[in-house]
Amino acid sequence: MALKYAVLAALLDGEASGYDLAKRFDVSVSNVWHALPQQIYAELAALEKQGLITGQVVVQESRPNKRLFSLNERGRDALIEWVAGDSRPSAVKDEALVRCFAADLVEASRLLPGFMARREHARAKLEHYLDVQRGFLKGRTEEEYFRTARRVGPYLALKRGLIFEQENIAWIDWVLEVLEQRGAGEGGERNAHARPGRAG
Amino acid sequence: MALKYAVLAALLDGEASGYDLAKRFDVSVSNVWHALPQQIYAELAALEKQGLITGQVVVQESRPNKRLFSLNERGRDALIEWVAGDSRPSAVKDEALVRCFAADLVEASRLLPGFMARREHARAKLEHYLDVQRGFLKGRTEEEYFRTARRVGPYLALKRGLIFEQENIAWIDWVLEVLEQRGAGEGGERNAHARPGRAG
DNA sequence: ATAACCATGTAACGAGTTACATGATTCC
DNA sequence: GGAATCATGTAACTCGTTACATGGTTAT
Repeated sequence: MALKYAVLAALLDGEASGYDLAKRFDVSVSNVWHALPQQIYAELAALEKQGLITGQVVVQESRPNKRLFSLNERGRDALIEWVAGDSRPSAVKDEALVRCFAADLVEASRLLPGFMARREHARAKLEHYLDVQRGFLKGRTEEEYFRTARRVGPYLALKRGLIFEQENIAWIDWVLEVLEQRGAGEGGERNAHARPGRAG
Repeated sequence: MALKYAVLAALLDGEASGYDLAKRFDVSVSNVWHALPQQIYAELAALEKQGLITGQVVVQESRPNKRLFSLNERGRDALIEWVAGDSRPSAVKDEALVRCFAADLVEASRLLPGFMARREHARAKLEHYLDVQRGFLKGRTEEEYFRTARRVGPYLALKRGLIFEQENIAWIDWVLEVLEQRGAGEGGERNAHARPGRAG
């Protein structure tokens, strides 16, 4: 259900083709909802059939023709009605947590590569969000922005993703620190599950 | 794939029936990976066929018979190998973010019920995580716990969920604050999308 | 007596991912 | 000459959710 409204909401930023929306989902909407191009094309077709968006073919010469979709009155109403509804509770869904849960099975050194890669991913995503944030603020402070911007929803949503990635990085740093500390003071009945790595 | 290893990891806490694991997933593992009983029963069957867990029937009189599964050598090895691998990057996947993105379409007062419900959910989950945390620490400080506990992975993972819910609450509070502030100083070209609610 | 607990599944559906398919055009 | 961009999909598959099915036992 959420993809449907994510597409409608993305069209608040102006009419777009499926191709445009796929890119829009990777920048302004990325943090809010993720979707692959195939999903977007399929959803656009469904939304048009439901009469919530209106499409018109744009003939191009040196480019393949495209269909531009825009949110119509019915679509806007549907979105408005949905926006005030209840959201099902979210949860962290992260393989890394499962790996962390079982982390005591191996030496800290063996976990490092995977967790560092994860950290790097989070850092890159955070950087991207900060870029988008700068694009919103355009030099203004947050307070100034809230007073002058036409819409603030996208910014408020972005902030959640921003914090999420910051906390991911902080958590990974902390986990590695704790595991390495424990690895240093080896021996004793503690760490009962740990075994030497295959390489050693 | 992750469910498979979440089940194996859950069995690190000792042998269990599908029914036991379903409950274990709602407490110690809940934060790490979520799964419904049906998924767990199916996964246990698959894991047994793969020879990664060993099941034995326990005949009971005043209760239906059950099958207790335990992690065997091959299962432990498979888990160890997986733990050091790469995790695919996670992202917040939350309907509330989509709603927030489109929040400017309606008055703040109309968003309140949905967001407050979300906030209450997060608060309850946080409380639960804090209970689990107390169960781990048993009065010890974190540092003490890290020095004395046999395993720390489950605790480290729990902490991520804990922070996530704290940040959810803080974010919702902030969003409502901003939206209400803007709602108070109404008028002007700002808030161009806002419309009166149906009731008003 | 009614609800909650123990115990295990099947079946249908919906959402999300991966792989495949096509083909011109502009940038390096 | 090769890669990236524009532009739109289909098909197969995996994962997750919802609904359904069964039936005895203990706690309130």
